[in-house]
Amino acid sequence: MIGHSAKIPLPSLKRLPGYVHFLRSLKCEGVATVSTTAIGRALRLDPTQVRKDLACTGAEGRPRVGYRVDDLIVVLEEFLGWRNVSEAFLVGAGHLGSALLGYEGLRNHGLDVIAAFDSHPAKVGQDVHGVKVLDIERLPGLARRMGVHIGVLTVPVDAAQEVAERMVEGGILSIWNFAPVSLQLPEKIFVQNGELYAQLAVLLRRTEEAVSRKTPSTPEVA
Amino acid sequence: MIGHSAKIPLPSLKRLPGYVHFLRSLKCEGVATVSTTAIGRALRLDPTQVRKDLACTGAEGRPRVGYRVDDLIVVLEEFLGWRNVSEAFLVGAGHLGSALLGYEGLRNHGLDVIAAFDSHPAKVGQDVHGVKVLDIERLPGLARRMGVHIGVLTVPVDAAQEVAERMVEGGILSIWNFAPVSLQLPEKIFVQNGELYAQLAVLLRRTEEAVSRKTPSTPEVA
DNA sequence: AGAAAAAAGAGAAAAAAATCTCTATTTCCA
DNA sequence: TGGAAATAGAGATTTTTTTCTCTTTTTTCT
Repeated sequence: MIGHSAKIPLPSLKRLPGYVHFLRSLKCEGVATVSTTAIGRALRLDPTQVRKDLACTGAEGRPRVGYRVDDLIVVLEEFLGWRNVSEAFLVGAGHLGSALLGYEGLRNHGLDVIAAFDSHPAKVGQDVHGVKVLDIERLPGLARRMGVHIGVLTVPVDAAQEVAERMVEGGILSIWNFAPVSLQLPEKIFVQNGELYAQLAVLLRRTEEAVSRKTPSTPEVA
Repeated sequence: MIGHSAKIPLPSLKRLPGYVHFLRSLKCEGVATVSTTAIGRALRLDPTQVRKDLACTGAEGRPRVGYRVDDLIVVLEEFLGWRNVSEAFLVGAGHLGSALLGYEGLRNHGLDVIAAFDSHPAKVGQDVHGVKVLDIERLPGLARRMGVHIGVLTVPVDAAQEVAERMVEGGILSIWNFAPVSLQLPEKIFVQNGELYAQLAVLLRRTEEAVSRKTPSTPEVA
């Protein structure tokens, strides 16, 4: 169950994990309270924006003091659904897939990958970072029987659409898709794309801008 | 050099890679022209929005016909800087780092990781997917000497800040940061966060919404 | 050839998000 | 005890992004 079922703007929701990370580090340092001014400085965000984001989660602060770090962490983790993790299946035990399986982080962030699947016979039966790799054929049945609603998709592009359909067949409701394709699935299925390439695009552009600032070579010939 | 140095909205820029992926698949099927209506249908976007995005890149279409697939791919790849890849260094040859190194995709998306670095003696000297792993100490010098401006950061949280500073020391201008911390660096350095957890947050929330739609159990007791 | 359909492109409108302004509260300090 | 400073929180404004509307162009069909 996810807390405070109210409507939150998508950009706000995306910023929340960053707040939790920062707050956890504060807690480690023994800091008791924090202001949105301080959070904003650390995360390079406008304090008002931070305040608005926090307000969406139901958190409350006190003037002149700020928010209690401990309480705020709890409220945010509750809101994000990190306090009772959701079970997920992962398909594609390749490089990226294994990396995600080995990523302890996920479990602290609300996601528990309880089984992996692959079509490659050599991989089936293996144990990747403590998670059993099963034959992809078994996915629909197991997903339905175990009530798993989340699928992580780390297969090559060519296989992505087909695997996604198997997931849907098994009652999966949301897919975290790391393949660079737009999956064609029923309207009701939520697909979160990995956006690796979107991020890379932004990175390259910004870099290019920075480089050409340093080297103003092209003098804009008219 | 990146094409059409004009200003493009960030959301538009992020959508461009998706267009290229779709266009490439069309090209494989031998499709010669495509309309924004068709692109929108495939990627679940408003056709007008697709048109606006494409306009930013300088692409031109023809009424009643659409855009020439071949030309559009070239224009977009040019705009994204995918035609002459940028060199990058990666630090942290752990699970995620190796996964990225093994990811052929990056080179087709404008990024060429030419060397990896790690502080762990056991990893230094190894060869991960064809990329040599060097001692982190050598990064600043090599970056400066080779004119590398992009750094990919896949180290554990605790090391992230320190490694990022070494990168900056070596003249790195942009960092792709996969550690869940907000790096404190000079203003001019661009940091693109991996946003894994931001995506996960959205995924979990949407899933929760979908599940509670199916099971309207909590009748909102007043 | 002329009418109809499909789509680009430009501009306007609407929606969403970020930022700014102001007020009220709380704490610290003199 | 009173004033000053810092900050939450609410509301207004601005900016950005998305969506809608209309016009023009091109192609196809009769």
